[in-house]
Amino acid sequence: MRQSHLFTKTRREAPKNEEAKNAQLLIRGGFINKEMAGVYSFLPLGLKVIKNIKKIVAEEMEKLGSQEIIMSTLQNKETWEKTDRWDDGKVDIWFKSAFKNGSEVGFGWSHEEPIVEMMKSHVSSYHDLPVTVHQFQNKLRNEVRAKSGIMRCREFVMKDMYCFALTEEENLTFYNRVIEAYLNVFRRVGLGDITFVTSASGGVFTDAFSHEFQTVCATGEDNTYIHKDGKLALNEEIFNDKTLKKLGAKKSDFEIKKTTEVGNIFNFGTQKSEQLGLYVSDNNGKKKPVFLSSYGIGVTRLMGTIVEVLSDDKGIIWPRGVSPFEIHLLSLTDGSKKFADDIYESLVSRGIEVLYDDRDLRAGEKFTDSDLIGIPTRIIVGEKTIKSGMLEIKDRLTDKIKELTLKDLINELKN
RNA sequence: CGGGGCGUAGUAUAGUGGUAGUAUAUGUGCUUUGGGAGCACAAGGUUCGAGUUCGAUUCUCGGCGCCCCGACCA
Repeated sequence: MRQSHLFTKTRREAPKNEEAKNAQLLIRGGFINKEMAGVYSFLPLGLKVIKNIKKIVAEEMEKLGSQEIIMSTLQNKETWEKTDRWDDGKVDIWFKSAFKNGSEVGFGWSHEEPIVEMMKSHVSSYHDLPVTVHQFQNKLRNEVRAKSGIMRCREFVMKDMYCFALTEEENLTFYNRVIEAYLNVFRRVGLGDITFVTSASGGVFTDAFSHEFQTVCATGEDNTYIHKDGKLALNEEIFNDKTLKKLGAKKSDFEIKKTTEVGNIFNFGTQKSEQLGLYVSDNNGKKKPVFLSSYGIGVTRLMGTIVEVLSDDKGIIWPRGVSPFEIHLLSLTDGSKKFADDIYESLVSRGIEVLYDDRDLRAGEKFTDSDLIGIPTRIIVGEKTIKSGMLEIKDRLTDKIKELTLKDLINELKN
Protein backbone atom coordinates (compact mmCIF):
# COMPACT_ATOMS: atom_id res chain seq x y z
CA MET A 1 0.00 0.00 0.00
CA ARG A 2 1.19 3.45 -0.85
CA GLN A 3 1.34 5.56 2.27
CA SER A 4 0.21 8.61 0.33
CA HIS A 5 -3.06 6.73 -0.11
CA LEU A 6 -3.45 5.82 3.58
CA PHE A 7 -6.03 8.16 5.05
CA THR A 8 -4.87 7.90 8.65
CA LYS A 9 -2.38 10.34 10.15
CA THR A 10 0.25 9.80 12.76
CA ARG A 11 0.30 12.08 15.74
CA ARG A 12 3.21 13.60 17.51
CA GLU A 13 1.52 13.60 20.87
CA ALA A 14 -0.58 11.10 22.75
CA PRO A 15 -4.10 12.14 23.66
CA LYS A 16 -4.30 13.32 27.25
CA ASN A 17 -7.24 11.06 28.08
CA GLU A 18 -5.25 7.91 27.48
CA GLU A 19 -2.69 6.77 29.95
CA ALA A 20 -2.22 3.20 28.77
CA LYS A 21 0.76 2.71 26.51
CA ASN A 22 -1.14 0.47 24.11
CA ALA A 23 -3.80 3.12 23.47
CA GLN A 24 -1.26 5.95 23.24
CA LEU A 25 0.86 4.22 20.62
CA LEU A 26 -2.03 2.74 18.67
CA ILE A 27 -3.79 6.09 18.48
CA ARG A 28 -0.62 7.99 17.63
CA GLY A 29 0.15 5.51 14.87
CA GLY A 30 -3.37 5.68 13.47
CA PHE A 31 -4.28 2.05 14.19
CA ILE A 32 -7.37 2.73 16.23
CA ASN A 33 -9.86 5.48 16.95
CA LYS A 34 -11.51 5.99 20.29
CA GLU A 35 -15.28 6.26 20.08
CA MET A 36 -15.93 6.39 23.81
CA ALA A 37 -14.54 4.86 26.98
CA GLY A 38 -13.82 1.22 26.30
CA VAL A 39 -14.95 1.39 22.68
CA TYR A 40 -12.52 1.64 19.79
CA SER A 41 -12.74 1.46 16.02
CA PHE A 42 -10.06 -0.25 14.00
CA LEU A 43 -8.53 1.71 11.14
CA PRO A 44 -6.69 0.21 8.16
CA LEU A 45 -3.42 -0.49 9.98
CA GLY A 46 -5.16 -1.76 13.10
CA LEU A 47 -7.53 -3.91 11.10
CA LYS A 48 -4.62 -5.54 9.32
CA VAL A 49 -3.12 -6.46 12.69
CA ILE A 50 -6.46 -7.88 13.84
CA LYS A 51 -6.72 -9.89 10.64
CA ASN A 52 -3.23 -11.27 11.09
CA ILE A 53 -3.93 -12.35 14.65
CA LYS A 54 -7.22 -13.90 13.55
CA LYS A 55 -5.47 -15.77 10.78
CA ILE A 56 -2.99 -17.32 13.20
CA VAL A 57 -5.72 -18.20 15.66
CA ALA A 58 -7.97 -19.59 12.93
CA GLU A 59 -5.19 -21.80 11.56
CA GLU A 60 -4.49 -23.28 14.97
CA MET A 61 -8.17 -23.86 15.66
CA GLU A 62 -8.70 -25.49 12.29
CA LYS A 63 -5.79 -27.83 13.01
CA LEU A 64 -7.84 -29.02 15.95
CA GLY A 65 -10.70 -29.75 13.57
CA SER A 66 -12.83 -26.83 14.64
CA GLN A 67 -15.33 -25.33 12.19
CA GLU A 68 -15.84 -21.59 11.99
CA ILE A 69 -19.28 -20.08 12.50
CA ILE A 70 -20.64 -16.75 13.58
CA MET A 71 -23.37 -16.46 16.15
CA SER A 72 -25.73 -13.51 16.39
CA THR A 73 -25.14 -10.57 18.68
CA LEU A 74 -28.79 -10.32 19.71
CA GLN A 75 -29.60 -13.02 22.21
CA ASN A 76 -32.68 -14.70 23.47
CA LYS A 77 -33.75 -14.05 27.05
CA GLU A 78 -35.32 -17.50 27.57
CA THR A 79 -32.08 -19.30 26.74
CA TRP A 80 -30.21 -17.48 29.47
CA GLU A 81 -33.00 -17.93 31.97
CA LYS A 82 -32.52 -21.69 31.71
CA THR A 83 -29.11 -21.38 33.34
CA ASP A 84 -30.18 -18.53 35.60
CA ARG A 85 -27.77 -16.07 34.00
CA TRP A 86 -30.23 -13.53 32.61
CA ASP A 87 -30.71 -11.76 35.92
CA ASP A 88 -28.62 -8.58 36.28
CA GLY A 89 -27.95 -9.61 39.85
CA LYS A 90 -26.24 -12.77 38.59
CA VAL A 91 -24.47 -11.30 35.56
CA ASP A 92 -23.76 -7.61 35.97
CA ILE A 93 -22.29 -6.90 32.53
CA TRP A 94 -25.39 -7.35 30.40
CA PHE A 95 -26.32 -4.83 27.78
CA LYS A 96 -30.04 -5.29 27.24
CA SER A 97 -32.66 -3.70 25.08
CA ALA A 98 -36.23 -4.40 24.07
CA PHE A 99 -38.14 -5.04 20.89
CA LYS A 100 -40.94 -2.73 19.81
CA ASN A 101 -43.42 -5.14 21.36
CA GLY A 102 -41.72 -4.74 24.70
CA SER A 103 -40.03 -8.12 25.04
CA GLU A 104 -36.45 -8.09 26.23
CA VAL A 105 -33.37 -8.97 24.24
CA GLY A 106 -29.72 -9.21 25.26
CA PHE A 107 -26.48 -8.29 23.54
CA GLY A 108 -24.00 -11.13 23.59
CA TRP A 109 -21.29 -10.91 26.24
CA SER A 110 -20.68 -14.67 25.87
CA HIS A 111 -22.15 -17.38 23.68
CA GLU A 112 -22.12 -20.52 25.79
CA GLU A 113 -25.86 -20.73 26.33
CA PRO A 114 -26.92 -19.79 22.77
CA ILE A 115 -24.49 -22.22 21.22
CA VAL A 116 -25.66 -25.14 23.32
CA GLU A 117 -29.23 -24.20 22.44
CA MET A 118 -28.33 -24.03 18.76
CA MET A 119 -26.53 -27.38 18.86
CA LYS A 120 -29.72 -29.09 19.99
CA SER A 121 -30.88 -28.85 16.36
CA HIS A 122 -27.79 -30.57 15.05
CA VAL A 123 -26.56 -32.99 17.66
CA SER A 124 -28.73 -35.88 18.69
CA SER A 125 -26.63 -39.03 18.42
CA TYR A 126 -23.22 -40.12 19.64
CA HIS A 127 -22.39 -40.32 15.92
CA ASP A 128 -22.56 -36.52 15.86
CA LEU A 129 -19.81 -36.15 18.45
CA PRO A 130 -17.30 -34.85 19.01
CA VAL A 131 -17.87 -31.53 17.32
CA THR A 132 -16.00 -28.28 17.79
CA VAL A 133 -16.90 -24.82 16.52
CA HIS A 134 -15.32 -21.42 16.90
CA GLN A 135 -16.08 -17.86 15.95
CA PHE A 136 -14.59 -14.39 15.96
CA GLN A 137 -17.20 -12.17 17.48
CA ASN A 138 -17.64 -8.73 18.91
CA LYS A 139 -18.55 -9.20 22.54
CA LEU A 140 -20.51 -6.50 24.29
CA ARG A 141 -19.99 -6.16 28.01
CA ASN A 142 -21.31 -3.38 30.17
CA GLU A 143 -18.14 -3.07 32.22
CA VAL A 144 -18.49 -0.80 35.19
CA ARG A 145 -15.04 0.45 34.52
CA ALA A 146 -13.47 0.09 31.11
CA LYS A 147 -9.75 0.78 31.29
CA SER A 148 -6.23 0.34 30.03
CA GLY A 149 -6.89 1.24 26.41
CA ILE A 150 -7.94 -1.79 24.41
CA MET A 151 -7.17 -4.18 27.26
CA ARG A 152 -10.55 -4.01 28.93
CA CYS A 153 -13.29 -2.81 26.64
CA ARG A 154 -17.04 -2.72 26.49
CA GLU A 155 -16.90 -3.92 22.89
CA PHE A 156 -14.07 -6.17 21.82
CA VAL A 157 -13.16 -8.96 19.45
CA MET A 158 -12.94 -12.41 20.93
CA LYS A 159 -12.33 -15.83 19.50
CA ASP A 160 -14.44 -18.32 21.33
CA MET A 161 -14.50 -22.02 20.70
CA TYR A 162 -16.76 -24.74 22.04
CA CYS A 163 -16.17 -28.45 22.09
CA PHE A 164 -19.02 -30.92 22.48
CA ALA A 165 -17.89 -34.39 23.47
CA LEU A 166 -19.48 -37.69 24.34
CA THR A 167 -17.24 -38.71 27.22
CA GLU A 168 -15.23 -37.07 29.91
CA GLU A 169 -12.09 -38.60 28.46
CA GLU A 170 -12.80 -37.28 24.98
CA ASN A 171 -13.47 -33.88 26.49
CA LEU A 172 -10.26 -33.89 28.49
CA THR A 173 -8.14 -35.05 25.57
CA PHE A 174 -9.39 -32.19 23.49
CA TYR A 175 -8.86 -29.78 26.37
CA ASN A 176 -5.21 -30.74 26.54
CA ARG A 177 -4.78 -30.41 22.80
CA VAL A 178 -6.15 -26.88 23.01
CA ILE A 179 -3.52 -25.97 25.58
CA GLU A 180 -0.86 -26.89 23.03
CA ALA A 181 -2.69 -25.03 20.25
CA TYR A 182 -2.97 -21.92 22.40
CA LEU A 183 0.71 -22.02 23.21
CA ASN A 184 1.35 -22.18 19.46
CA VAL A 185 -0.81 -19.11 18.97
CA PHE A 186 1.03 -17.12 21.61
CA ARG A 187 4.37 -18.22 20.21
CA ARG A 188 3.36 -17.21 16.69
CA VAL A 189 2.22 -13.75 17.79
CA GLY A 190 5.57 -13.18 19.46
CA LEU A 191 4.65 -13.71 23.10
CA GLY A 192 5.80 -17.32 23.46
CA ASP A 193 8.61 -16.72 25.93
CA ILE A 194 6.53 -14.73 28.35
CA THR A 195 3.18 -16.49 28.24
CA PHE A 196 2.34 -19.18 30.79
CA VAL A 197 -0.49 -21.59 31.41
CA THR A 198 -1.78 -21.17 34.89
CA SER A 199 -4.17 -23.34 36.74
CA ALA A 200 -6.76 -20.88 37.93
CA SER A 201 -9.09 -22.62 40.31
CA GLY A 202 -9.88 -26.05 41.62
CA GLY A 203 -7.92 -29.19 40.90
CA VAL A 204 -7.77 -30.75 37.47
CA PHE A 205 -9.87 -33.67 38.69
CA THR A 206 -12.88 -31.76 39.87
CA ASP A 207 -15.83 -31.61 37.53
CA ALA A 208 -15.44 -27.99 36.45
CA PHE A 209 -11.98 -26.51 36.13
CA SER A 210 -10.18 -23.92 34.10
CA HIS A 211 -6.82 -22.63 33.01
CA GLU A 212 -5.63 -19.18 32.09
CA PHE A 213 -2.93 -18.03 29.74
CA GLN A 214 -1.02 -15.22 31.36
CA THR A 215 1.50 -12.97 29.63
CA VAL A 216 4.13 -11.20 31.69
CA CYS A 217 3.40 -7.50 31.31
CA ALA A 218 4.33 -4.67 33.66
CA THR A 219 0.89 -3.10 33.37
CA GLY A 220 -0.99 -6.37 33.81
CA GLU A 221 -3.89 -6.74 36.22
CA ASP A 222 -3.01 -10.15 37.63
CA ASN A 223 -0.25 -11.55 39.78
CA THR A 224 1.26 -14.83 38.70
CA TYR A 225 3.86 -16.93 40.45
CA ILE A 226 6.32 -18.25 37.90
CA HIS A 227 8.68 -21.12 38.69
CA LYS A 228 12.32 -20.49 37.90
CA ASP A 229 12.35 -23.41 35.47
CA GLY A 230 10.04 -21.29 33.32
CA LYS A 231 7.47 -24.05 32.87
CA LEU A 232 5.24 -23.93 35.90
CA ALA A 233 3.12 -20.93 36.76
CA LEU A 234 0.49 -20.52 39.42
CA ASN A 235 -2.28 -18.04 39.77
CA GLU A 236 -2.16 -15.92 42.89
CA GLU A 237 -5.42 -17.37 44.23
CA ILE A 238 -4.12 -20.93 44.38
CA PHE A 239 -0.54 -20.14 45.39
CA ASN A 240 -0.60 -21.72 48.83
CA ASP A 241 1.07 -24.45 50.87
CA LYS A 242 -1.48 -27.04 49.83
CA THR A 243 -0.91 -26.50 46.13
CA LEU A 244 2.85 -26.37 46.56
CA LYS A 245 2.87 -29.60 48.54
CA LYS A 246 0.81 -31.32 45.88
CA LEU A 247 3.24 -30.19 43.20
CA GLY A 248 6.30 -30.89 45.31
CA ALA A 249 7.58 -27.36 44.78
CA LYS A 250 9.22 -24.83 47.06
CA LYS A 251 7.88 -21.34 47.60
CA SER A 252 11.32 -19.86 47.08
CA ASP A 253 11.51 -21.24 43.56
CA PHE A 254 8.76 -18.91 42.43
CA GLU A 255 8.92 -15.30 41.43
CA ILE A 256 5.84 -13.12 41.38
CA LYS A 257 5.19 -11.20 38.17
CA LYS A 258 2.53 -8.85 36.91
CA THR A 259 0.66 -10.54 34.08
CA THR A 260 -2.27 -10.01 31.80
CA GLU A 261 -4.74 -12.71 30.84
CA VAL A 262 -4.70 -13.35 27.10
CA GLY A 263 -6.66 -16.56 27.02
CA ASN A 264 -8.72 -18.84 29.18
CA ILE A 265 -10.22 -22.26 28.86
CA PHE A 266 -13.02 -23.90 30.83
CA ASN A 267 -14.33 -27.34 31.29
CA PHE A 268 -18.02 -27.38 32.17
CA GLY A 269 -18.53 -31.09 32.34
CA THR A 270 -22.15 -31.87 31.55
CA GLN A 271 -23.62 -29.07 33.62
CA LYS A 272 -24.63 -26.71 30.82
CA SER A 273 -25.98 -29.46 28.62
CA GLU A 274 -28.17 -30.71 31.43
CA GLN A 275 -29.50 -27.24 32.15
CA LEU A 276 -30.24 -26.54 28.51
CA GLY A 277 -31.26 -30.02 27.47
CA LEU A 278 -28.51 -31.09 25.07
CA TYR A 279 -28.54 -34.90 25.11
CA VAL A 280 -27.45 -37.55 22.66
CA SER A 281 -28.35 -41.20 22.34
CA ASP A 282 -25.42 -43.52 22.98
CA ASN A 283 -24.90 -46.86 21.25
CA ASN A 284 -27.41 -48.45 23.58
CA GLY A 285 -30.05 -45.88 22.77
CA LYS A 286 -29.60 -44.29 26.18
CA LYS A 287 -29.81 -40.48 26.57
CA LYS A 288 -26.61 -38.88 27.78
CA PRO A 289 -25.78 -35.24 28.48
CA VAL A 290 -23.02 -33.81 26.31
CA PHE A 291 -19.69 -32.71 27.76
CA LEU A 292 -18.88 -29.08 27.04
CA SER A 293 -15.68 -27.11 27.21
CA SER A 294 -15.10 -23.55 26.07
CA TYR A 295 -12.00 -21.73 24.94
CA GLY A 296 -11.42 -17.99 24.63
CA ILE A 297 -8.75 -15.70 23.26
CA GLY A 298 -9.29 -11.95 23.45
CA VAL A 299 -8.07 -10.92 20.02
CA THR A 300 -8.09 -7.19 20.67
CA ARG A 301 -6.62 -7.61 24.12
CA LEU A 302 -3.89 -9.74 22.60
CA MET A 303 -3.13 -6.89 20.21
CA GLY A 304 -2.94 -4.50 23.16
CA THR A 305 -0.68 -6.86 25.07
CA ILE A 306 1.71 -7.12 22.13
CA VAL A 307 1.98 -3.33 22.05
CA GLU A 308 2.47 -3.11 25.82
CA VAL A 309 5.25 -5.66 25.73
CA LEU A 310 6.88 -5.05 22.36
CA SER A 311 7.48 -1.34 22.10
CA ASP A 312 10.10 1.23 22.96
CA ASP A 313 10.19 4.98 23.44
CA LYS A 314 9.93 5.51 19.69
CA GLY A 315 6.94 3.31 19.01
CA ILE A 316 5.68 -0.18 18.41
CA ILE A 317 7.80 -3.14 17.35
CA TRP A 318 5.46 -5.63 15.74
CA PRO A 319 6.46 -9.27 15.60
CA ARG A 320 6.65 -10.50 12.02
CA GLY A 321 3.49 -12.59 12.17
CA VAL A 322 1.16 -9.79 13.22
CA SER A 323 2.76 -6.71 11.69
CA PRO A 324 0.36 -4.84 9.41
CA PHE A 325 2.95 -5.08 6.66
CA GLU A 326 6.10 -7.16 6.20
CA ILE A 327 8.14 -4.31 4.80
CA HIS A 328 8.14 -0.57 5.26
CA LEU A 329 9.72 0.93 2.17
CA LEU A 330 10.90 4.53 2.52
CA SER A 331 11.82 6.64 -0.44
CA LEU A 332 13.79 9.60 0.85
CA THR A 333 14.21 11.94 -2.09
CA ASP A 334 12.67 12.84 -5.41
CA GLY A 335 15.62 11.20 -7.11
CA SER A 336 14.99 7.91 -5.35
CA LYS A 337 11.33 7.67 -6.23
CA LYS A 338 11.72 5.80 -9.49
CA PHE A 339 14.08 3.27 -7.92
CA ALA A 340 11.73 2.78 -4.95
CA ASP A 341 8.72 2.41 -7.23
CA ASP A 342 10.47 -0.50 -8.96
CA ILE A 343 11.28 -2.19 -5.66
CA TYR A 344 7.69 -1.72 -4.52
CA GLU A 345 6.33 -3.28 -7.69
CA SER A 346 8.65 -6.28 -7.54
CA LEU A 347 7.87 -7.01 -3.91
CA VAL A 348 4.12 -6.62 -4.33
CA SER A 349 4.12 -8.81 -7.43
CA ARG A 350 5.65 -11.55 -5.29
CA GLY A 351 2.84 -11.29 -2.77
CA ILE A 352 4.84 -9.45 -0.15
CA GLU A 353 2.91 -6.94 1.92
CA VAL A 354 4.62 -3.56 1.66
CA LEU A 355 3.78 -0.18 3.08
CA TYR A 356 5.50 2.24 0.74
CA ASP A 357 6.19 5.72 2.07
CA ASP A 358 6.03 7.63 -1.20
CA ARG A 359 4.93 10.85 0.47
CA ASP A 360 6.63 14.12 -0.27
CA LEU A 361 8.09 14.56 3.20
CA ARG A 362 11.49 15.00 4.77
CA ALA A 363 13.51 11.94 5.64
CA GLY A 364 13.39 12.60 9.36
CA GLU A 365 9.65 12.63 9.43
CA LYS A 366 9.46 9.37 7.53
CA PHE A 367 11.88 7.70 9.92
CA THR A 368 9.93 8.89 12.93
CA ASP A 369 6.63 7.68 11.50
CA SER A 370 8.20 4.39 10.58
CA ASP A 371 9.52 3.88 14.10
CA LEU A 372 6.09 4.64 15.50
CA ILE A 373 4.18 2.33 13.17
CA GLY A 374 6.66 -0.42 13.94
CA ILE A 375 6.89 -2.61 10.86
CA PRO A 376 9.82 -4.91 11.68
CA THR A 377 11.79 -4.56 8.42
CA ARG A 378 12.52 -1.27 6.71
CA ILE A 379 14.02 -0.63 3.31
CA ILE A 380 15.57 2.80 2.98
CA VAL A 381 16.00 4.15 -0.50
CA GLY A 382 18.05 7.31 -0.94
CA GLU A 383 20.75 8.61 -3.25
CA LYS A 384 23.36 6.40 -1.56
CA THR A 385 21.45 3.21 -2.17
CA ILE A 386 20.77 3.90 -5.79
CA LYS A 387 24.49 4.19 -6.52
CA SER A 388 25.43 0.94 -4.77
CA GLY A 389 22.53 -1.03 -6.23
CA MET A 390 22.10 -2.76 -2.88
CA LEU A 391 19.16 -2.36 -0.59
CA GLU A 392 19.65 -0.79 2.79
CA ILE A 393 17.66 -2.88 5.26
CA LYS A 394 17.07 -1.70 8.79
CA ASP A 395 15.71 -3.86 11.56
CA ARG A 396 13.20 -2.04 13.77
CA LEU A 397 14.06 -4.07 16.85
CA THR A 398 17.85 -4.13 16.77
CA ASP A 399 18.43 -0.94 14.78
CA LYS A 400 21.02 -2.91 12.78
CA ILE A 401 21.50 -2.02 9.16
CA LYS A 402 22.48 -4.53 6.51
CA GLU A 403 22.81 -4.44 2.76
CA LEU A 404 21.15 -7.04 0.57
CA THR A 405 20.18 -7.48 -3.03
CA LEU A 406 16.47 -7.55 -3.72
CA LYS A 407 16.71 -11.24 -4.48
CA ASP A 408 18.40 -12.06 -1.17
CA LEU A 409 15.79 -10.07 0.70
CA ILE A 410 12.95 -11.93 -0.98
CA ASN A 411 14.55 -15.26 -0.15
CA GLU A 412 14.96 -14.18 3.44
CA LEU A 413 11.31 -13.18 3.69
CA LYS A 414 10.15 -16.48 2.26
CA ASN A 415 11.89 -18.36 5.07
C1' C B 1 -20.49 0.81 42.53
C1' G B 2 -17.03 3.70 46.41
C1' G B 3 -12.70 7.26 46.26
C1' G B 4 -9.57 10.89 43.63
C1' G B 5 -8.58 13.98 39.37
C1' C B 6 -9.58 16.49 34.72
C1' G B 7 -12.81 19.08 30.62
C1' U B 8 -9.60 25.87 26.72
C1' A B 9 -8.42 25.26 18.50
C1' G B 10 -7.82 18.68 14.99
C1' U B 11 -3.89 17.53 18.93
C1' A B 12 -0.97 19.13 23.23
C1' U B 13 -0.76 23.06 26.57
C1' A B 14 -0.76 28.62 28.96
C1' G B 15 -3.75 32.27 31.12
C1' U B 16 -7.65 35.62 32.95
C1' G B 17 -14.22 38.13 36.82
C1' G B 18 -13.77 42.71 31.37
C1' U B 19 -10.88 41.91 23.28
C1' A B 20 -8.08 34.07 24.96
C1' G B 21 -2.07 33.11 23.97
C1' U B 22 1.81 29.46 22.39
C1' A B 23 3.36 24.91 19.97
C1' U B 24 2.04 21.41 16.55
C1' A B 25 -1.22 19.82 12.80
C1' U B 26 -4.16 22.18 8.47
C1' G B 27 -4.35 25.68 3.74
C1' U B 28 -1.36 28.97 0.29
C1' G B 29 3.53 30.66 -1.51
C1' C B 30 8.91 30.42 -1.61
C1' U B 31 13.38 28.13 0.16
C1' U B 32 14.73 23.19 1.89
C1' U B 33 15.29 17.43 1.74
C1' G B 34 19.60 10.62 5.40
C1' G B 35 16.42 11.37 11.84
C1' G B 36 9.86 15.39 12.89
C1' A B 37 13.79 22.17 8.52
C1' G B 38 12.85 27.80 7.75
C1' C B 39 10.08 32.32 6.61
C1' A B 40 5.44 34.77 5.50
C1' C B 41 0.24 34.91 5.36
C1' A B 42 -4.55 32.45 6.45
C1' A B 43 -8.21 29.67 8.87
C1' G B 44 -9.46 27.48 13.67
C1' G B 45 -11.17 27.35 20.53
C1' U B 46 -13.34 28.07 26.29
C1' U B 47 -18.24 20.49 27.42
C1' C B 48 -23.69 21.62 28.53
C1' G B 49 -27.38 23.89 31.89
C1' A B 50 -28.66 26.84 36.06
C1' G B 51 -27.02 30.40 39.71
C1' U B 52 -23.99 34.74 41.68
C1' U B 53 -22.52 39.36 38.94
C1' C B 54 -23.18 45.35 35.32
C1' G B 55 -20.26 41.42 33.02
C1' A B 56 -18.49 34.19 33.85
C1' U B 57 -13.96 30.55 29.90
C1' U B 58 -12.64 31.88 35.13
C1' C B 59 -16.63 31.63 41.11
C1' U B 60 -20.93 28.12 43.00
C1' C B 61 -24.31 24.01 42.04
C1' G B 62 -25.98 20.24 38.72
C1' G B 63 -25.68 17.26 34.17
C1' C B 64 -22.64 14.97 30.58
C1' G B 65 -17.86 13.14 29.19
C1' C B 66 -12.91 11.28 30.18
C1' C B 67 -8.65 9.31 33.18
C1' C B 68 -6.64 6.91 37.61
C1' C B 69 -7.07 3.80 42.40
C1' G B 70 -10.26 0.19 44.67
C1' A B 71 -14.32 -3.34 44.18
C1' C B 72 -15.75 -6.41 40.05
C1' C B 73 -13.89 -9.51 35.87
C1' A B 74 -18.54 -17.24 34.13
